[in-house]
Amino acid sequence: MPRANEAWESLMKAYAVLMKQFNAEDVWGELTMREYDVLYQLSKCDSPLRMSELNRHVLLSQPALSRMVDRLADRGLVDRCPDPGDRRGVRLSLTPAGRETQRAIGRPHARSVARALSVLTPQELDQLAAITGKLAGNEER
Amino acid sequence: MPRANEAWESLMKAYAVLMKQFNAEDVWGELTMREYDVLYQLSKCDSPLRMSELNRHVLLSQPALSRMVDRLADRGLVDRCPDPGDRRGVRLSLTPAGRETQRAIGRPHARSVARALSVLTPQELDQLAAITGKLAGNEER
DNA sequence: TCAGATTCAATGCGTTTGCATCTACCTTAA
DNA sequence: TTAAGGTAGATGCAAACGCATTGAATCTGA
Repeated sequence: MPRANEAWESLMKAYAVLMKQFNAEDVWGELTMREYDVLYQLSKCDSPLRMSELNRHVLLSQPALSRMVDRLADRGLVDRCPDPGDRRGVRLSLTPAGRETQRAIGRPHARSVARALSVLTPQELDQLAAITGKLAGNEER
Repeated sequence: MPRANEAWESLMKAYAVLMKQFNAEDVWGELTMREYDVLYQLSKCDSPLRMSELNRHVLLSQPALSRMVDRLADRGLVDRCPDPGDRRGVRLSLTPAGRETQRAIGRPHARSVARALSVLTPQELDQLAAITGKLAGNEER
């Protein structure tokens, strides 16, 4: 059990250090990192995403995400249309401009990520992906 | 290089999932998770900590941290006294009440962490700690 | 079939955040 | 000694956040 807490603390520290490092990089242009994250999550799904689904992948409260999508839609980066199957819901997708913006920022950012993780061996990268994947899979209790 | 990006994405997802899980737990009382993090960082150092040092460990901008410490000091949880060696600086430490609060919240939270990470084997915990430790160590570029 | 419970997303509101800037102090070197 | 440059932390201000709540649509069981 102390091992678990050490591991979690170490993960948190790595997250903080790398996030600060990435945030300081001059690649974000007109977006914040959080906004980029939303665009990135949308870029991964070809079929439109539900608000609640997107919210599961983003570290924001539901109202904050709702308003952020609002702003991104106003800026023409995200398309928000009503879900025909569930009229409470909303279907989110990137506009062409949104996709373009995501790619333009994603390219240099991906390089930064690769550079930051280049201290790890390929085996370590695989282990890290496997272990964190296992952690994220265990969503419920 | 695609491996590095997969690993980072997986780490981010694990972080997001677990943070949401922890945040939803009913253990935080009068504190937010970010405030708890500040108290926790202070609880680890017996000698008073400098603002800038603390800022390195917390995912907050310098002004945001400055004001958070302000509020925590107003609430009697943190002691902020001028550094005799450098009169620009500040020495931060927990008050007895702050230490008590940190412990009261830290205990159940540590149990949650252990529970969430219980899907991993002891070897995986060690690997995770080692790998993330390596990542956090590489602070510059 | 329809009342109650649940889910999805939006909105009101007070608090917190980040950016830019400021003041105060330290350091260096001429 | 002192002027120039750098660092530590605080503050003004607009933007963004979280909590609580709402309105609307769906689901559920009697």
